[in-house]
Order: sequence, then structure tokens, then C-alpha cells
Amino acid sequence: MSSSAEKYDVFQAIADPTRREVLKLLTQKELSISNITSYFPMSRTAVAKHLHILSEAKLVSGRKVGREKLYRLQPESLEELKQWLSFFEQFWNNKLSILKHVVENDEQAGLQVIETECDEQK
Amino acid sequence: MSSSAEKYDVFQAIADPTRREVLKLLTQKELSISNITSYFPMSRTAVAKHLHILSEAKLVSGRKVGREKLYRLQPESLEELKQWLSFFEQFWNNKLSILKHVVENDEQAGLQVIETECDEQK
DNA sequence: ATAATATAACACCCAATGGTTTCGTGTCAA
DNA sequence: TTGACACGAAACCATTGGGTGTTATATTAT
Repeated sequence: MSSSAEKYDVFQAIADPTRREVLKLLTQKELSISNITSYFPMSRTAVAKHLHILSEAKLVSGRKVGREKLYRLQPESLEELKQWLSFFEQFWNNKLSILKHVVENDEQAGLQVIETECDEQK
Repeated sequence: MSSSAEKYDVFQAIADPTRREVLKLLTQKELSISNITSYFPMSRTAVAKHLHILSEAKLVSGRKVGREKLYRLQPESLEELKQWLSFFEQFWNNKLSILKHVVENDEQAGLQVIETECDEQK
């Protein structure tokens, strides 16, 4: 690891529950690696690796303060995720309205009904 | 019964570029496995595995039609991702002021509280 | 200076991932 | 019925990821 090229993008970075929890922690304030480690049942080295991955994805940034390294959130990088999501938003709003229609007419099976119901081909 | 013990959640499902591409394809219309495979430089089995993962994450659903299995997008599951994202949204434009505010008033322990707490722009 | 602390840098292990191929089964069409 | 097609399941393999521990280095405190 420790490659110069970035192997991790935002999508991979947030795929891990531990890393998502770290991000949540960092919304509070800057934290050192050891400090963050105290919240998790794993070694400091493991947490440092997670932080390195988050750092590659530009979701956090670390600055050296004395002998500690303080990490802080860099939430702007989540913009990429938001934009990716917005592409699908139109589709699932559409789906939800259809779902509502289905539920109104037949309200037993819910989500599973839809897959045999609406099939608009382009 | 909301199923149980799913190996793959939404976050892991979208971590893979191939799977994201599959989702994009499925926004157009239902597609069979072989049809989807034609878009990728990998075997049909590999694509089927990706589809299985997407299915576990409830991002797609498949129905058998004759000897084909047609997959369709199930974008409602992206709602979970959207909600996760919305938690951080409040931080990435005015993160400095909020961060300062949080540090001054309260320390940790309130991770879950914060999402209902500070949603006002300063 | 010395000791204690915090992080970095490695080497190593195990499990999971992502791909392959092969084989079997059910389905559609001559 | 026969054969091509679409899929599923399983075995298999290479690579990577996340975990461990150990050691090294730099900073702070005494």
C-alpha cells in the first residue's frame, strides 16, 4: 500500500462501516489517531489504515500537530457521491409514485408486487 | 420479516465501478444477464455475481421470463444512501462554524443527536 | 539526557473479493 | 426429439484488504 496513485475513491471509502463511523466521529471535531482508536475495538494501526484510505478518497485530511496527527473531516468530497445519487433520483421518485398507486389498489405485498407490475419499455 | 443477514448493503454494492455501471444500464429498461454482459469485458458468470450482490442490496430485482432472467432497477433502496449523505450535507458548506459550535458546547457522546440538533445555517 | 508517548514503516497472515472454467438443467425452436 | 440457448451452481485461482505484531523515529515531559 502507500501507493502514490490513489486506489480508493469515495465509493470504496464509505463502503466500510468502520470508516463511515470514523467520518461521523470527525463531524464533531478534529481527532488524533489514538483518540479515534479508543472508539473502536481494533488496533491503532488498523484505524490508521482506515484513515489513510479515507485520506486517499479526500474525505479527511490530517495535519501534524506536535507528535500527534489530527484528522478532520473534508465533507466536500461527498459532493461526488451526491451527484451520482442525483442521477438516479428522478427514477426513484418515479418509482415511488408508481408504488403508491400499486399500494392504493392492492396493499398486501408491497414492494414485491411492483416487479411484476409496471413494465414500461422505451 | 425484513430478511436478515445480508452480506451486502447498499454502500458495498455501489463500491464497485462495474456494479455502478450496471445500475446505470438498468435505468433504461429491463435487461437479461446475457444482455448486460455484452456491455462488459467479463464473463456472464461474473456479471451474474455482481447482479446477485446488487440484488442482496435490494438495488435491483430479477424476474424469470422463460429461460431468461430480467433484471430491473430498484432505486428506492438508494434512499438509505441519500439519508446517510444528508447527515453530512450540513457540514460541507459551513462546516467550520458548525464544528466550532459543536466543540465549544458539547463533546462527544452525541453523535446520534446531532442530526436533529443543528440544522440551522449560521 | 532519559523516559514515555505518538505515529510511521514494515513484514506477515488469513479471509474475502473478483475473476475464471466446467458442468448440469430447464427452455425455446426446428 | 434434437440442438442451441440462458442461466445456476460449484470448483478453482490470483489478488487484495483488513487484521495482527514488531520495530523505528520523532516529540514531549521529567
